Amino acid sequence: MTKRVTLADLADQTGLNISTVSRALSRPDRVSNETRRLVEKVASQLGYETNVAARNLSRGTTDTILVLASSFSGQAISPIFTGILLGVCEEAKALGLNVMLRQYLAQPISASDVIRYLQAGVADSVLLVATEQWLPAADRGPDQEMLPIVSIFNDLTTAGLTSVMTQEGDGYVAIVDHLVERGHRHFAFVSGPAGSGHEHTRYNAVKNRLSTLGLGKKLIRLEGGPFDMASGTKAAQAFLALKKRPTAVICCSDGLALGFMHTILGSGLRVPEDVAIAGYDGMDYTAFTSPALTTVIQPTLEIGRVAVQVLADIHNGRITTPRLVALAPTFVVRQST
Amino acid sequence: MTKRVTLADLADQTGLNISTVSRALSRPDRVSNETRRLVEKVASQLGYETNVAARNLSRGTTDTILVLASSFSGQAISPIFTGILLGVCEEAKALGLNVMLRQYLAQPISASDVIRYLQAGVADSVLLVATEQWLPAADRGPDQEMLPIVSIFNDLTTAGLTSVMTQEGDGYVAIVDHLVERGHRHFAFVSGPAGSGHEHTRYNAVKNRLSTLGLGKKLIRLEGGPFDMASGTKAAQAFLALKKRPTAVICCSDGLALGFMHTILGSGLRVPEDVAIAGYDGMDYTAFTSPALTTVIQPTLEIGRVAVQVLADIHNGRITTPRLVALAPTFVVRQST
DNA sequence: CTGTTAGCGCATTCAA
DNA sequence: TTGAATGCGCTAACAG
Repeated sequence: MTKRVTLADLADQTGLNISTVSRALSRPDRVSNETRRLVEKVASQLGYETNVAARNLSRGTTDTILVLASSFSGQAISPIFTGILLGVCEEAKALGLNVMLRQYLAQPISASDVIRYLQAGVADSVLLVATEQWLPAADRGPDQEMLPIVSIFNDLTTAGLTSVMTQEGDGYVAIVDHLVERGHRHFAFVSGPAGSGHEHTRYNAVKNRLSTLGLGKKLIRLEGGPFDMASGTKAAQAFLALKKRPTAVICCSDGLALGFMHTILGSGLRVPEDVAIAGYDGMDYTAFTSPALTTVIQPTLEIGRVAVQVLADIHNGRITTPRLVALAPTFVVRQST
Repeated sequence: MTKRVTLADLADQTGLNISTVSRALSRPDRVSNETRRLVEKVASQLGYETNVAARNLSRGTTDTILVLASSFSGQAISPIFTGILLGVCEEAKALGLNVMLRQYLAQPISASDVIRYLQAGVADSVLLVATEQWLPAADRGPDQEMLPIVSIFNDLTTAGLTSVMTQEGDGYVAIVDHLVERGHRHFAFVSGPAGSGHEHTRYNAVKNRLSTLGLGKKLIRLEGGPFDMASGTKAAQAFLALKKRPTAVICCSDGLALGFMHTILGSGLRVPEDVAIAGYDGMDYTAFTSPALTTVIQPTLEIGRVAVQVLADIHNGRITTPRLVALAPTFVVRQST
């Protein structure tokens, strides 16, 4: 890497002052056309690249977003994570921002951790992905200054964080309506991890919709556990042991649905003839299982993009108060129902 | 975020000099126990966090790894990417390094791009994930200084880059042997994207193994395309149109295998009775499809970890010449064969 | 529109 | 072991 080319070198070469060169590069409009062109020419000639550490130190900002992924290893979020991350990266690139990634496995993330990062100048803003637990900073008084932090996938508005996620209720309402229309009257809900906010929201959506339709008592709940496939098989075994089995099974995730269906099919039952199964998330594979899974597609890419936009809005003061941004999911009917 | 606490503040509070405070924090052993303890106490009291921009500028390093993901959106690498990224993050955390992420969709990455990042001080080293094309810097003479760049998943040693990947041949040899042992004598290989290095390597591994077993002429090739499921269905249609169909199908990825199997099952053929199908990659879902897919599991997490270790080794001069690090995959037999 | 002057916060010489 | 001084490379006031 030969040696480092600095503004001073460009100043020497062009005969201009360092500050002029700096301006020509960062604020081309505040400089004469002539010097701008000269500087640009010499800069590319010498292969000048502005040193980010120096820029950051001088400006006091970093132009980077820190992504804190909670259960990024757990099967829970992992498959969805890719889409979100892609959206985040794309939007960040569009806005000229960097993306820094850090994982927090199974540990709760506390506000003070995040504030520490912010303070250290690691990043200007933080994206919390799939963070169930958020411990607000105890020592922060009511100084209403809003932190540049956005939660993805979990509604943390009550903790003062703007959140971006899918309108989950809508998806489950669509599933219920579809199954009822297909003639189903007995339902099972395969639950996600106990205590999960998603779990809670989703189960309630199903429950409430069924109640509205006068079928509130026709729903049982099967314990799944984590959002993964193995938990789905466990729930399926419980299902098979039932004396009177529901005809329609609504799962808290595609992973659960796949594991569930695998076991059901293995037992000799037919899907959807004997049991209709619906998933949730919209994983790629759902369209290619046999039978293909009915599911609800989450707009992961869009969620990632929007989260970054929201962060930018907070950063430049266009958003000053916590809010919930909920995007619409897409319901797709396939062979499993 | 109240205001920024700096070394100067600690110096004031402790009555020590800034440089002493700095030393106490970064080189505790070069300072008396007394001052060390004093500084630590006051630092935590005031909530001091060292400013990374300043440290980076002063030291001339960044302690961060830049991850450049190539086709990270394409279905190709995406599912595997999660595992790798997790491994990278874990190891990076263990070594006290940051991870910065950037995507390069469908664009070839050139050495000069990477060198630019390095020069700008965005990162100290670079991890290329799934980079098929690598254009060496034309202007770099034979200055044998090795760049802190590692390629993951693609063997770029010929271009002078140390590479970390799976020993792909082994996996396909295992598949072939298994199928032959099961009595199969006619094979099809569902290919990945044309021109892909993986595609080439994998097909050859199959071809060569069959030749060794005297079955070299019993292999046909079905064009798949990208590593995704849709391409698998396309290949399956071609397969179904064949007059004389092979009894065993070896796919270039799990996605292809899933799409292929979906279509095959939909046509009324049975798996594995009529057609045996094997995938490659070890995606989670393969264990829960019906029938479950025989496949080869890539040690993605391990690959990520090792790549970071290798980067560290290059960085501190323990590795000075390009090499290929190939990890062993795991073959798993399931219902589809 | 351009040059001068000061820092940004820290690490690291060199003396003491 | 500690203190004083210098510089990392760039940006941003402030004059001119």
